[in-house]
Parts: sequence; C-alpha cells; structure tokens
Amino acid sequence: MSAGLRIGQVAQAAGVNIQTLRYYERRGLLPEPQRSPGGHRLYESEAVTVLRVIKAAQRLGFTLEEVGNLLKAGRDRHGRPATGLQERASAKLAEVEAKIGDLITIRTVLAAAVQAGCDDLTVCAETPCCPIPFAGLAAEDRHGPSSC
Amino acid sequence: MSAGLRIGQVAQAAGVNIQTLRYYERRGLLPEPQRSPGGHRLYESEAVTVLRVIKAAQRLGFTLEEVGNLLKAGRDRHGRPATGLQERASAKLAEVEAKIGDLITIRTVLAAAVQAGCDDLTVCAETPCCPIPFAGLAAEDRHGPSSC
DNA sequence: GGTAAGCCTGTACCTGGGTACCGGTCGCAA
DNA sequence: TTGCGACCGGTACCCAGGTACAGGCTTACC
Repeated sequence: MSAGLRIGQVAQAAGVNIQTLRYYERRGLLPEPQRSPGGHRLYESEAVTVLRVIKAAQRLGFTLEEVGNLLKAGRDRHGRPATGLQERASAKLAEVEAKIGDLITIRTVLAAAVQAGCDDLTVCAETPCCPIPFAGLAAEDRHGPSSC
Repeated sequence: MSAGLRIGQVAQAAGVNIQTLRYYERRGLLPEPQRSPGGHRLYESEAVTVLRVIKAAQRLGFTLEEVGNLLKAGRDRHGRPATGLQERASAKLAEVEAKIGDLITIRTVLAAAVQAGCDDLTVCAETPCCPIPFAGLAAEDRHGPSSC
C-alpha cells in the first residue's frame, strides 16, 4: 500500500486544486508522475515541495513560464553552471521596484484628486487646475490644492 | 462638410485603436454617436475628451467597469447628488496602498534571496536558512544573511 | 460483488482589455 | 463611373492562470 500519493492528497497537502496539478503537468512545471495500473497518478512526496516552490515563486512575481525555466535549470544542472536564479531574481527585483514607483505616482495623483475634491471626471477634464493628468501619467508632477 | 468626426479621426486624436472605440461603445463607456446616412459613425469632438478621461482613469487603476459607472454617474447627475468619485477614489487609494505594501514585502524577500546568494529553488526549499518563505508570504519576516 | 468516492481525458469556459480578420458597404475624388 | 481607402457588423482570437463540466474508468471498502 501507499506506493505513492494520489493527486487529491497532493493537491490538498499543497493547498491547490486538482485541476491545477494537471495544468502544471501540461505546462511542464511538474514532472509526469508514476501511474497505477489503472492509470491514476501516483506522486512522490517531493511533489508537494515542488508545488510550494511554484507558489512561492509566483508570489514573488515570477510567471509560470519563468518558474518553469527556473525549475528546469535546477533539474538540468548536473554539471557546474548556475541556474540563473541570481540574475533573474535581480531582474525581477528591478521590475518590482519599477512597479512600486508607478504605484507611488498613482497614489500621489489619487491623493491629490481626493484632496482637491474632484467630483466628476468629465468636468475635471475641462478644469485646467484639476490635478488629474488627462494627457498622460509619465513624468510631470505639478499638483497643488485646487478648487476643482 | 465636417458634420462630425469619423471614427478613424477620433481614434487617432486620442491615440487608441478604432476597434477600441467600438469596444467601448459596446461596453457603454462611449455614448452611441450620430450616424451618416450610410451608417458611418459621426462623433462630436467631445468624444476625444471622453476617451482621454477613460485612459486617465485607467492609468489610475480603475477598471473599465468602474470608469463606466463614474461616467454614467456624471452624466445622470442632473440633480444634486454627488457622483461618488470622492469615495471611489479614496477606496482606490487604499487599494493602491495595499498593493504597494505587498510589493514592498516582495521586494524585501527578493533582495534577501539575492543577498543570500540563492541559486536553486528546489535546493532552497530544503535549506532551513533560506530567506524565501515557501510556506506563505504574509506576516513573518525572519531573514538574515544565510549560506543558502 | 456492489457501490460510492475518486480519478481519467478532453474540451470549454472564465476574467479584463482589447485586437484581428472577414466579406460587404460607403464616401469621395479623378 | 470607377477605384480605393475608410468604415460596417459579427465573430474569433490573444494574454495568464487557472476552473468547470461531461462521460467513462478505477479503487477501496463493506
């Protein structure tokens, strides 16, 4: 007995849906497990760890494709070369920082709109003193308390 | 002549695709314009402003559905009551701040992983000192320089 | 051996914000 | 009047990351 974990057990242990496991298998994130004589999947307990790894990487902002590549790099590394996790994590860090910067700009604009008492977007669009930048949200940042 | 702008002119002036205008019309964000005898759309120049308003609101993090509601509230407000823009902008501000908080947590973890020299996710998952929280990314924050 | 829960494959659907393609019509100028 | 570009409606497709359903098989337990 217990020649492996059933898909439902793995899914529950990792806190994901059964369909998600099959989906990850199709995407190549999970290796194809053993099968019972009747065709049911039989997982080793490591599969739960792999699922947790995937979920952790996702939470860090990696896409499934990126996670797949990282896992594959880890598996294929019989020899010397590094997996590239360092570089990819650094790149992701830069992405995250850029996103934080964008959101901070957005927060500034939203706060200014609330402060200015903006109440109707179409009216604001014709009010020159409105802090909402209708022509783009890139560089400029002039904002002050207005009677929008 | 010039009994209105053609869809291509409006699209170009607002910097969006023609299909996008028709899509917004279907979604109820743009009012249905006049038509030429042959059925071609003829827009007033205000349509360009509305498009810019939509794009500005999108950049602030509002979904198309939310933008549609805000525009509708503005149009329907013949009488007194406010559009709710104030409340919705405040709520959106809170959302944006929460998202910034999440990203800052992620940034912290990523930076720790880079600093610790993590090189293989599956190895990390079995290394107790690894800073990547494989069990969730919510509250705890223990991280120190490790030889991952 | 019966039966219920669990699993199988394959396919379709979901969200959100568009984009692309198709065959057919309109508008306008030469 | 003919030619060509712009436009029409309708439908299908794209991205990511799953989720749901249908119809049939396996496994486990009594």
